[in-house]
Amino acid sequence: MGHIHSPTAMPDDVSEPAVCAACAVRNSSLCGALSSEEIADLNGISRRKSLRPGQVHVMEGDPALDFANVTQGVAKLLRGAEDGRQQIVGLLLPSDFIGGVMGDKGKVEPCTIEAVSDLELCIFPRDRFQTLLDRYPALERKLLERTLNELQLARDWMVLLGRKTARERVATFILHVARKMRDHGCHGPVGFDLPLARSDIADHIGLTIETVSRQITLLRKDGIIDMKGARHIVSCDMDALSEASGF
Amino acid sequence: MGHIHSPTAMPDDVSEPAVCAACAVRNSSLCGALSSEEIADLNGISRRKSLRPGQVHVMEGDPALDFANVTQGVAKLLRGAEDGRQQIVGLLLPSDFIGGVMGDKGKVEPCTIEAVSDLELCIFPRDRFQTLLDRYPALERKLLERTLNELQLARDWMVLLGRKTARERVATFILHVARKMRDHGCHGPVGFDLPLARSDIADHIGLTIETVSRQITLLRKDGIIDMKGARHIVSCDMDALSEASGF
DNA sequence: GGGACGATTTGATCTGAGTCAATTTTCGCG
DNA sequence: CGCGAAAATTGACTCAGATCAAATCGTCCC
Repeated sequence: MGHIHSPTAMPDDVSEPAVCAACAVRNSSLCGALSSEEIADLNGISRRKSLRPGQVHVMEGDPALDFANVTQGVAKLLRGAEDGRQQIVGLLLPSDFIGGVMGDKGKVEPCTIEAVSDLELCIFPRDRFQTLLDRYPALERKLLERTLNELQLARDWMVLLGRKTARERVATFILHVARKMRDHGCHGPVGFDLPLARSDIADHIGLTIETVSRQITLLRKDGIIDMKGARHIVSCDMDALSEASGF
Repeated sequence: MGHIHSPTAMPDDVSEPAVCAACAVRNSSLCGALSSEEIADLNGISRRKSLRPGQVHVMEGDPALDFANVTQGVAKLLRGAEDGRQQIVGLLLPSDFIGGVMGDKGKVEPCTIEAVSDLELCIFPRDRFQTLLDRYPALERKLLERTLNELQLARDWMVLLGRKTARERVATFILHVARKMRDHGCHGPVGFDLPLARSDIADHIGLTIETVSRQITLLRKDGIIDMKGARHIVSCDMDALSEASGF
């Protein structure tokens, strides 16, 4: 049924570009700001990129070449020193947007972005995307709202890193993940997996692997969380977690 | 020379509203995105607000009622717990913009904003300001750029709070202040004042008053900074500070 | 100038989290 | 199912920064 020149095999004619129409994050991502007609412009400049766990999408300090949407998988945003110390400053889940700098060419990426799981991105060249921001105010407004939201999250995390105890940090982290998973519909009736290994959790909440491990053990002993294996959370008492997370 | 009906005493007729024309941050603030004609709209909805040190402009959790520019003075953005622990998540200097939430009414302020020195604000009602954002894309673009910049700063601070030593934190703080003062032209040939007391510095960089004090003493002994009194920095070796600040 | 209160510095001691070093568990894979 | 490597846990000990407790400094006001 599809046209011979269709960019990808699609079930049928649709009122919006085939690729975007089939996109898992068509509505939950920034793209939700655009109508079916408008999104053709975006589709026209997008390309796909797949990464395996551990692969780096962009490196801190590299020239900033493009924006992107996460369509599948989990990535970490991190900043690091030469001596191995690193801080994970954000997690990227499906429908999250990547693009920390606006304006002229010559700007550089502020953070390294590394795939944690198999990762699928939908990439847009910087200059062309900025043109679209000019054309579609709703897109720019949504980007502003998301950026303000990120700022909010970053400041929450500053409180965690600056003032919380180890137990509070771990509880906060699990609470955040549990909520994100619920909101993204990523957890079945049998709970959900932690998206990060202990070493990444440690780098995210400003502790060491050992301390993270000890605190998780304590939360289990206290009956606040129930786990199967090291990564899978079977259930957690949200109220108790909230209580344990401080503030 | 001025007209009788001028809102404030102004030297002469000008092509833009008297109040904005006289504003110390007319060009360095968000308002710099607007032409002399356009800014009349902003001027029409603005009002002034003065606060003394320690007074609170908005409280974390209050309904978000307006946006504002800082025209004079220093304020701190903070989030806190009931038990007295608090984290300063940002500093506001002249020309900085206040407005952490977009969208519908009913949203609440994410942070408390408290004056550190005598503070002058130029305030805009939320809904009316948002209307102007719709009308002037350049204004919205500039707000987006500033917000991305804030996000960048917040993430830098996450690295500091999550991974830096006490010495590195204090050096980083002084370096930041020195740069801000330089950029804002706020320091004369005889150096500049630290905008915060020890207790606020401690709340900003996630340490205690005592540790901040000790580290400042050490930086002085190392000849990296030279001070007169507890608040005035006479000179500082920017390279050595940068070196000491890590990363 | 002097008194007084708050801010800062300094000192002594304590402690939560880090470090170093083994285990033990998990999990992919033949 | 069982092997092996990587990840996670656990234990013993250390240490950077917190806490508690005095001095000392600054500065505002009379």
